[in-house]
Amino acid sequence: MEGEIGADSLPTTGAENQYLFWAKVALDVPIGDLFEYEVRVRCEPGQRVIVPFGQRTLIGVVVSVHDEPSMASDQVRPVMEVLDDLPVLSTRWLAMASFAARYYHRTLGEVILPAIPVTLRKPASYLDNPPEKRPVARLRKRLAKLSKQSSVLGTIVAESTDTSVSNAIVERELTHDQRQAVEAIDAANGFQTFLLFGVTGAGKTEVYLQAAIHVLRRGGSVLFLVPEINLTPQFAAALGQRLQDVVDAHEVALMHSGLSDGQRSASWLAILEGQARVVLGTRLAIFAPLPRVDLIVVDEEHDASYKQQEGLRYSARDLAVWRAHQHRCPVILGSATPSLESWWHAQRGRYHRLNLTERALTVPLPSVRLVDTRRLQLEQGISPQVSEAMRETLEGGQQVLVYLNRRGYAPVLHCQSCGWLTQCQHCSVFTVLHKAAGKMRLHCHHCGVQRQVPRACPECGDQDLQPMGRGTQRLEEFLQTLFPDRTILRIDADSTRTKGSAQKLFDHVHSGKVDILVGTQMVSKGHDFRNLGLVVVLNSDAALFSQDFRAPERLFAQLVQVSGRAGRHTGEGKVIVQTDYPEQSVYQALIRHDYEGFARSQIAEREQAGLPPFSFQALMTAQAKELPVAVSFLEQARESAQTWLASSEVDCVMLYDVVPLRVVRVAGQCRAQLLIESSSRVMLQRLLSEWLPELGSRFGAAGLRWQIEVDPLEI
DNA sequence: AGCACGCCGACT
DNA sequence: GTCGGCGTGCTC
Repeated sequence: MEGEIGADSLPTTGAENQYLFWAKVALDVPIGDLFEYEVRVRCEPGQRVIVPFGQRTLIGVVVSVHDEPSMASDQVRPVMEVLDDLPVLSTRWLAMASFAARYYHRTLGEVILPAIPVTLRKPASYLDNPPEKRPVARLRKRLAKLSKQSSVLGTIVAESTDTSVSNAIVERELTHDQRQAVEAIDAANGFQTFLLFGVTGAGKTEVYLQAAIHVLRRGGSVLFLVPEINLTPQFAAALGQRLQDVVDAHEVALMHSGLSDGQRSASWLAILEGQARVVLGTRLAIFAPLPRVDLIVVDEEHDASYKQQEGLRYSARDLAVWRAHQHRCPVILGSATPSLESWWHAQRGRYHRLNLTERALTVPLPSVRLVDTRRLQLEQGISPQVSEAMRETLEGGQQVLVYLNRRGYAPVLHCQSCGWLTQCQHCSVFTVLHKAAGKMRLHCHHCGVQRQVPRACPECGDQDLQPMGRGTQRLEEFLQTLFPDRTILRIDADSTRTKGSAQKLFDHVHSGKVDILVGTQMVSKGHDFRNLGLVVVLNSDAALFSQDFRAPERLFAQLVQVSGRAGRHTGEGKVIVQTDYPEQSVYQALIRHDYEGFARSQIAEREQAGLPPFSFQALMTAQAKELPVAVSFLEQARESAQTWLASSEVDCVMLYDVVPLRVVRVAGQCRAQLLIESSSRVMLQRLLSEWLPELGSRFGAAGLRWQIEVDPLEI
């Protein structure tokens, strides 16, 4: 595919004054594909241009240049300005964008332009400024200043003085497994995908770093992807510390959505110009315009944050593999609980699995115990076993983490006499009771609307409204009555709303001033709590009965992750999971620390049911004010796909029934979906590329919006 | 997606 | 009388 871009291009002859060519330009619009413009100055693929488009002025990227127009000349308008203040985007980079556009069924411009920092794609920052005030001129000044001081790497290192991260940094002798892994990666000749499989504490980071150091010593470039940069301070710290000897500070660039536009542009420019050869970032960093790539690392490859859930719905992990192939270099996917897709590829030999079985830390894995809650008298959702274990741990001077993946005070408020439940007016969900500054309010977790708690039931007038179920706030409150002398801290999306507050709360935990930590998913990632002796998991059963076939996989990964927080340093970590279904394979595998067994049973189920990785899916969703509008659009779409399939004699594509989403209405919009599945990725893609383009115009009703997602994660 | 044009309702 | 609602049509 690489040859596709700029194919018939690169005009080199002709006197400047006679220069007249036609450029195909990618624009950030969801229609058409490329737009053709006349150019009278030298211009090549990968350059940005300012062009008129309808009534507006846009910045686009030239994809190819031709010496003949491909349409009537009265339809073609001239380019307003060719921007030559940046190195051109490479053919390789454009080819990756082109692949992503085709694979995820978006226009090329919708892939290319969002990958460019905003100031560099806003016409106003060029047209409204004199040359010396244009963005790139400013950025260069900024970069010059930055490389004199210590820049990104320095910042990472400075931030890592925190004792909590020191563990990850210390260089120690590699275990046998680690050495083998590093050697295998070093020996990779060109493209190869490695699945680095190892439990928490097995030292995956050390393997990444060693492999990276070898590449960097040879003058190469490395791209590191992590799920969420602010949740992995250890990783950034370890990287900063350990790479200090191999690269200069200005050779490291960060790329994530938390950066200000100025910072992001500076990183982007440093990468594009070849100055930065280490890029550390979140999923969007897969689009970093590196001139060369010699190693890609995807840490926690199973993590759902690698999948963008809006706009271009790409999987950074999958694109990482594609990009490594393109650059003929190795890619390391690391995880303690790999995605079943990756695991399956490794089983089949497409990926090369590297096992880290010994723990690099001399500490054993935590012991996991299931508490069967079916016949137990629970107090506020807590079993006697749990409160006893908590007491013991606290008396032993260690911290306890209580994990409850449900924020707020209670999931719903309910009328004792008629059974009425508080619902959101705009969404088909119950509103969650929240307590802030001692006052109760009802929040909708889907649309964000808040309202006051009614004094009485609007249905029957009864005043006896009671909270039902428990969220982190109520749990915190109850635990305080259970352990009145202990300090309890709650960490969830509500307690960390303001910027930087999460870090402050975590620091508080690390300092040892907190005895009991109550938290949601947020606490399960990355953080290395030095003195955590016990992890209690409450209320995780719901995921067992989810419609989504990936729910068990996600639950298992989540439980392994949160369990891994216990006893990382003391070596006597305990985990207790309260459940009504202790016999479920997810839990059974968890107590045996048996990912492989779990994966085997899941793979068998998937194969039986013909689900991914044994098939490929695309999910079409539609939304409208009225559910029937969305449903009937999808029905018609389904019908036309059926017709296409019949006429093309493709029989390996299956169209599921159109169904409303589990939460039908969000913010006043009703949603429905159509799932498409095929045993052949090629056939699925063929259907999509022939069927999608004609859809919008044919059945698009007013107020209806739809989108397609290839390889959806949540169904 | 934006942005303009166009044709019907409640306001200084 | 006009300001403004959003339907529909177009963008190389």
